[in-house]
Amino acid sequence: MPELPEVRVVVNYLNQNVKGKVISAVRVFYNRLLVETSLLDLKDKLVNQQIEGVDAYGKYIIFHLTNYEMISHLRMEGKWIFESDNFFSYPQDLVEAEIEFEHEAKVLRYYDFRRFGTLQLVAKNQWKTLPAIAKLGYEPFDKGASADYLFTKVHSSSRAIKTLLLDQTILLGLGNIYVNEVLFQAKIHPLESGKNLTLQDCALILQVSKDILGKSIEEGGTTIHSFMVGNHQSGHYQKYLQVHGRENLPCFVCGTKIKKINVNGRGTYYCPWCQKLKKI
DNA sequence: ATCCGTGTTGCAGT
DNA sequence: TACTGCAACACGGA
Repeated sequence: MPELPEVRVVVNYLNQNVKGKVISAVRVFYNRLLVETSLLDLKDKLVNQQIEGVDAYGKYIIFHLTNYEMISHLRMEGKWIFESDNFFSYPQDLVEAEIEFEHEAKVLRYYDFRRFGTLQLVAKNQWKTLPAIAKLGYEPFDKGASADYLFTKVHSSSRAIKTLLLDQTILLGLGNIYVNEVLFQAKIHPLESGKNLTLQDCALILQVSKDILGKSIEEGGTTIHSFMVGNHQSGHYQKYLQVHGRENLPCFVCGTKIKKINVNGRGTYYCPWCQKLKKI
């Protein structure tokens, strides 16, 4: 699921289902899920904690508890599901953690198809000091994400703009799918060197990013590898994808075949007619 | 069978 | 030192 819109959708789901509930038991079935957090600590500390609310920070999910923050990153395939104790939305052996609440028959389960996701418990109000989080850049919706800010970060680099936009220390929340979409809509070639971008290009990238991410949040995110019938978290933005996953299909704007290349190990889709390298 | 992938990190090379 | 590329993590699907 997880780029910024998908994480927002999960956070809304968590707030609707478990906000205000008090944890009564915790079980972990895959210890590598935990980062800098011992299993004993997790169990000891989580019991009797109330979930005061859940927030998103880029692709991170922040559970605000009475005395702690619990930081969840879904990576590629992680899923939080609130479901009946005896009903499993996904294969039971994919459950990595399970949280029970007082006066509540349903349980909150963390499933992970690829076991890449992480969970970390941090003392209250300390989570922004975690090194991995402290270094992150601005979300496109943040006031700090101005054209000047992006231009400063980008114009001194010779890296491909595709790579720069995936770098979460510059902008926060864009992943591979949405970067492909943003660059198509901004008509910028994914391999364009950061130093060739103008201030106007940066302003356009930010505007398009907000448009695309906002629309996707409205649509419930993008669901690509959804194999689950009745998955209540599936989104609809995949209907709006212009280039991602459309290799050799005609561009919706000009009809040219969409090209797929590899940029730093990530599948990269673009229209060779609409997105030309600058002649500099 | 081999390659690919919604993400991030840590290591190695320049 | 700073920047960059890439393997690694794990596992199902094409």
